[in-house]
Amino acid sequence: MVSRTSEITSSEIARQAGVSRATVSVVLSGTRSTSRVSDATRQRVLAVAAALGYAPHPVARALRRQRTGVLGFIPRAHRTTLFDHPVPYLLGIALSRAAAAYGYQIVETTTDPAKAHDGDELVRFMQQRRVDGIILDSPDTVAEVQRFIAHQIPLVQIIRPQPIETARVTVDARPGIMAAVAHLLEAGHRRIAWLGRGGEHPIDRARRAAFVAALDQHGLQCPAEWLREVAAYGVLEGYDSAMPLLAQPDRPTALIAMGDNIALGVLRALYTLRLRVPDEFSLISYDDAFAGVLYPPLTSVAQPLTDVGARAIAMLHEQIEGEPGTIAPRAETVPTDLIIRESVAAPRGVWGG
Amino acid sequence: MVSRTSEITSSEIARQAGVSRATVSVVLSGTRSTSRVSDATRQRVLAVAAALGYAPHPVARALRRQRTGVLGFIPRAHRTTLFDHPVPYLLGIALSRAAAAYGYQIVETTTDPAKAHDGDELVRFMQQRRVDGIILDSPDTVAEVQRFIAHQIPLVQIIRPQPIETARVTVDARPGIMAAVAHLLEAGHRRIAWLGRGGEHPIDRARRAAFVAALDQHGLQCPAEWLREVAAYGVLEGYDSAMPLLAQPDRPTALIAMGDNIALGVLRALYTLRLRVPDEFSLISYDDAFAGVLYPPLTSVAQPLTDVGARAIAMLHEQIEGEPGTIAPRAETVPTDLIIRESVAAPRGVWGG
DNA sequence: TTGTACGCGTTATCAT
DNA sequence: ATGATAACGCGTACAA
Repeated sequence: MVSRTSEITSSEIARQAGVSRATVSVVLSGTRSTSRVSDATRQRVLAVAAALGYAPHPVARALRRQRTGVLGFIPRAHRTTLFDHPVPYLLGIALSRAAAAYGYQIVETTTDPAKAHDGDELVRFMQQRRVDGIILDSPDTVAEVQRFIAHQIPLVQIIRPQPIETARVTVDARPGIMAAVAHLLEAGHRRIAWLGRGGEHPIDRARRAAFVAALDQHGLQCPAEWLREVAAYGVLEGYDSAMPLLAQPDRPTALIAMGDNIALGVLRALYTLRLRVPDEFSLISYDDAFAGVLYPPLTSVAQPLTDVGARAIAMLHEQIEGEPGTIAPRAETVPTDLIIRESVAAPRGVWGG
Repeated sequence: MVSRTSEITSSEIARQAGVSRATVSVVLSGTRSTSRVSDATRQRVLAVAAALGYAPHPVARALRRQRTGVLGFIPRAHRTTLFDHPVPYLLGIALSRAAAAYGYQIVETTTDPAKAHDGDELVRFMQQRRVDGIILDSPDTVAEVQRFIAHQIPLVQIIRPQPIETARVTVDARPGIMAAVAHLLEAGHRRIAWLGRGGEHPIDRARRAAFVAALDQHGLQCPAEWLREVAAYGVLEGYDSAMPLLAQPDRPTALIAMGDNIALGVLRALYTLRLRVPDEFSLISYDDAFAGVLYPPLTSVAQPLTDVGARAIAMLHEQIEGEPGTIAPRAETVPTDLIIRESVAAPRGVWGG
């Protein structure tokens, strides 16, 4: 295939400006800006470059610099449908935006996650693309993280990190969940259930603990069968776990679900049982990914994913730019917040419902 | 930053196999496979490369070949929230998958679409990244398409092309909409409304025409005020247009909405009016992007976006590989299909509701 | 059948 | 303050 665009190279700029390619490079790359090139030639080069619309060839630059400007993102779950995994989806957007601000691009793994978490498939994917750094969303195992560390690739874990010494950005569920419980209590609820993920992960445990602590703070307790744990975040999991809880007459009057997808499942259970929200039952979700677009719009604990993305990119940038070994892995935490919408009302029988 | 991975280059392979780099390149690039290298050396090179896990440096290869292996995707609307624009989102997934099969990568524009559709911003974005080809989703104007043509970049328009001579992949709404109407008629409906986008675009007009034709085929007509047109595909648009239609006593018993987001708006209007689906009103959507996850799960006309993506990539690949001028722009069309779920039932009063 | 030499466009080093 | 030169890793025309 012939050259399709009139390619403007640094040689061309050099020729027209009457200087060498080296000078053009120094002027336009901005390295050691002062005291290198005289102001006159600098202006001349700049003018010619602007006139011709010159932009350095990113491929040549990458080859020479041994740096591609590409960052790898490994989402916890692969994007398939719109509702299964809203958080990785929103993270992808946040990361792309933040990366663009630094001139980085994001490449996302496309391999099947179930398969990929075995072996070195992910490592190979990233190595072959010569990514400058990696954002690892909620890795399943320590071994997976260690593979990347072994290969010395700058790395940051986000959301649900493994307990291993790397840069990380996590979310503090506590303030949001505290506010959610307070909000329900204010509305008059005393019978509040919790539905989230089981397992041993500290992040999951912290979410549950925050709920229990919030109740405790107000002198309340939650019966064990109202602390419901599912194996994974998902619509079906929410439905299946909520159904038996809500079908009995002695049910709670409100529930906090640890994910929009779980909440959607609960919502379906409520519809099936003909329990209207919020008139007959109050519901709060976690994530605030698509809570606002459901019916009714769900009050939700928002995770500031834009922040997570921005901080992750900033940390990665530090590692990439800095001398290796210089940068101590930092751990940052961003807070959650309660977004109040229309899924909470006074429980039946309290204000005379 | 020091070299992070033990880089294995073709020189290294050559050294260990006792041949020149050229031979390694010929063997591994697979060009002119036979009659160039003896079987013995070929095997030797292959063995060494496999043993060392060699993979050619994609950046160096791109620089040499003047081809990056990157394809640009310009979605009709930028991804922001999960529900606004499900189709571009799903297209992105389909394209990435299809591209991976050819060894291409997809880079998606991140610029604000409102801004970008002016000027040469999109062209510059693509030129700077040296993309090998472009997938243009439903361009707003002919001028936008012509800019790319002027720059001789291989191009394929998808979904809602401008009437200009380029490769294209479109969707035929007719079979799906025909089936949808037939499905409603079978259930006993005779009072069926349509809600879709107005404007002059042939694709939008074809959708409406398909609906009218389907009714006509069964000797039915739709009053003008039941053919409702909105300015854009969106949740709010659907709600605002459906509300006055459904609030009156003399309303239709069923409606076909030309987008899941529009249908979601209609669904909200129905909830507001306390009209239950499908008991009191039947609803069919178009897109089948998130219809299945709503409550109730919506019967929907599915667009085979995976197909669209695969064909678009195949066409682009042809253009990129072939001699320029050799490839006549092809136009392909993929059919729609009706996915039956739980949002259609017999109208009230027909079977004694 | 195989090796040599050059160039893709850029940047870093070393002279001047 | 500036320019010549080399090198990043690969593919290919040409020579052997």
